[in-house]
Amino acid sequence: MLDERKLDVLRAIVEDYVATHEPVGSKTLVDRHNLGVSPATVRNDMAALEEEGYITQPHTSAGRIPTDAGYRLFVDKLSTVKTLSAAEKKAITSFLGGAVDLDDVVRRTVRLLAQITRQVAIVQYPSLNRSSVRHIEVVTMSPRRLLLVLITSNGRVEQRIVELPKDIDEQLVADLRSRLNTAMVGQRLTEAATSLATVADNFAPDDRSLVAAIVTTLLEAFTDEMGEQRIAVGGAANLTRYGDDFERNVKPVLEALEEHVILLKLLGEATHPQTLTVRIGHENPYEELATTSVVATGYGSKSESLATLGIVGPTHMDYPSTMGAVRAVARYVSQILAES
Amino acid sequence: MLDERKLDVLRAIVEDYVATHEPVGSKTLVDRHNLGVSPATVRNDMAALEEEGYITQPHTSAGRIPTDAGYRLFVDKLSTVKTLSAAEKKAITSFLGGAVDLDDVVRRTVRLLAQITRQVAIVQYPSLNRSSVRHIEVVTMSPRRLLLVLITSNGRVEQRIVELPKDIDEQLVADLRSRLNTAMVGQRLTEAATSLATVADNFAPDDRSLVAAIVTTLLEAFTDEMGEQRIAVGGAANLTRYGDDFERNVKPVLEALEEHVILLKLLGEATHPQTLTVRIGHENPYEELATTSVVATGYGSKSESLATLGIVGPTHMDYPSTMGAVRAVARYVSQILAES
DNA sequence: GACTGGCACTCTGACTATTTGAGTGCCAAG
DNA sequence: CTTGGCACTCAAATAGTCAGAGTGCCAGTC
Repeated sequence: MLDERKLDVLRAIVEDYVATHEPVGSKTLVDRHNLGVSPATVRNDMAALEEEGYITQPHTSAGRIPTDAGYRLFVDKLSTVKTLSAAEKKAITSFLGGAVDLDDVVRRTVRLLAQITRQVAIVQYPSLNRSSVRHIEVVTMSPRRLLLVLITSNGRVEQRIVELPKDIDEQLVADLRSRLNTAMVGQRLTEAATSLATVADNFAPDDRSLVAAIVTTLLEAFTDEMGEQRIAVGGAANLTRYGDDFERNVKPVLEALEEHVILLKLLGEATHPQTLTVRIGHENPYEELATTSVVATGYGSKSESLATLGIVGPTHMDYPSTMGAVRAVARYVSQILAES
Repeated sequence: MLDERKLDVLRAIVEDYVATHEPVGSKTLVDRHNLGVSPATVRNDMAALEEEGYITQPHTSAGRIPTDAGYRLFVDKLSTVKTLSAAEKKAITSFLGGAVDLDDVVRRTVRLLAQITRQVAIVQYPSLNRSSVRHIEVVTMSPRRLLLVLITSNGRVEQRIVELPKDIDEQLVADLRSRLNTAMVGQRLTEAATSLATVADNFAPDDRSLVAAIVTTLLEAFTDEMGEQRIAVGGAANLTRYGDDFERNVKPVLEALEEHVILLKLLGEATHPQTLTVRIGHENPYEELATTSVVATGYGSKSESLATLGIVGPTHMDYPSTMGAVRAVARYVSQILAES
């Protein structure tokens, strides 16, 4: 049905269209790629490819452009992910290596990704479900006010102020601090909630009301910390290269970038760092983003991924290079994170 | 030179142009605003206004559009800042009131500002130069590794890990913790640096090397915290309403939004919350943003401002409404911040 | 002296051919 | 199966025309 040469033709069409952004005709195709056959032959193949739904004509008697299905086939079968040059790799490590903390890593990653793919970059902050309690601090601000600070293993800090129903003495605060820490440090956030309950039970009945208030707030901090899915976005200026149909191509993307919930859905589930998810045009869950593709992958550590990063760009992007860049960046970020 | 009526004409031109985005001619002007004179008269006035440089013609025999100078005069003399409706005010307070912490306040503010002005909103995080140390925590992670946590009065947290040259015992850690806190809590960040030095001097010579390492890192955290000028941006999707000259109007703004240093310069020095800074077109420091205006103001507390917030939009924006919105949001944010 | 109606003039933008050329599909021959 | 040839199609570019909004200026009026 689709012999080798037809696939070659499809590959050539995709590559050409990606490069020029103009419908590609049989003649130009033979000129640019040396296919070793005549335009007429290519035309026949094109007709077949169109029949199968891989390419389409914007209007009768113009060249062909790939359909989403065409890109899909190209990505799955016809292309190999491009590896970066040594210089690029070096640039990545040195750039990411300069980061001072988690936030900085994420910020740099977004920037980097946007720069090398020349697309809009999205990086989800590492999820904390897998992270554990590093330290809990209780600070007395006044007899009726405490500051709780929760520090997690991957360097995030959550803080809360508790208003107490009655005065608390320093003795109890110290006691609480040490008990909380011995009970919780090292625990996963997900498990920590349950151990929290047992801590409360070991206090004198008089102190229960105070401890309860504190525990409640701390619990809140835990769940907030786990639930929050922060996202960083960058490279919006690259949208200007989308082409001219502003209203249709650029606007929806800009709007999506404001809605982090949407972005999370777009990125999808975090996959293994080696596995790239590519969502082409209508394949992604938003109607308005039908002219947009997403290339994403998980990152975090060798074996399991903590979060997702990726880029958003026009369907007619250069998939091999983009995929290579996304994969490379994900790897290096994982590496940096593993080290710290 | 410019009598009352000429100014009326200028005002009418600005208002009309802002509403329609189309050059406005003498006839349309008298039709829409009841100026009580004939088109011919208006034409004479227009000629005078053009002579003075307040309006200009895109090409011979088209209507007039205001120049930057025209907008300037309009903003300074011809318009009054619009106050928000009661409903809007209420919406603002309730929206901002729902914030749980400083970051959330900022995020909400950006969103809100973008929404009501329908422009790109920029909010600088409150500067910490005026903030003070609330608490310093020292946590032992291993005998050679400490975690330092600096908590400031306005709720920011800075943390650092210190690798020690030799093992440290729990005794010293506790000692250090209490001394650091007694010495520093309540101090301004700016002053804290000096008191830090004196703390170090009071330790036994044996411990000096350890303490020195810690103090150095802490100092770093201080300066980082003070120096860092974070910024939040939102409402980029509103750029789609800029008009059609994409390359010239939208692209430079998108690019500027990525460069926080540029944004800081654009926002300018934080002014008193009551005082609005308006920078029109070429008045702002970037050549590429010559078709762009900035409306900004300080916020933070009644008397002094901690940081700046504002919006960026096309020169032909609705200044009275925008200025009103910016001022109102700044006030309410200040209020919220003062309460917490 | 300031305002107005009238008039000739200008220029853009919209509209309508007209043309050009890249590209197609199909067919008959190699 | 491939290819050259040919008639056909349609978008985009070019050119020409026209209407209308707007201007500047002048002479007359209040």
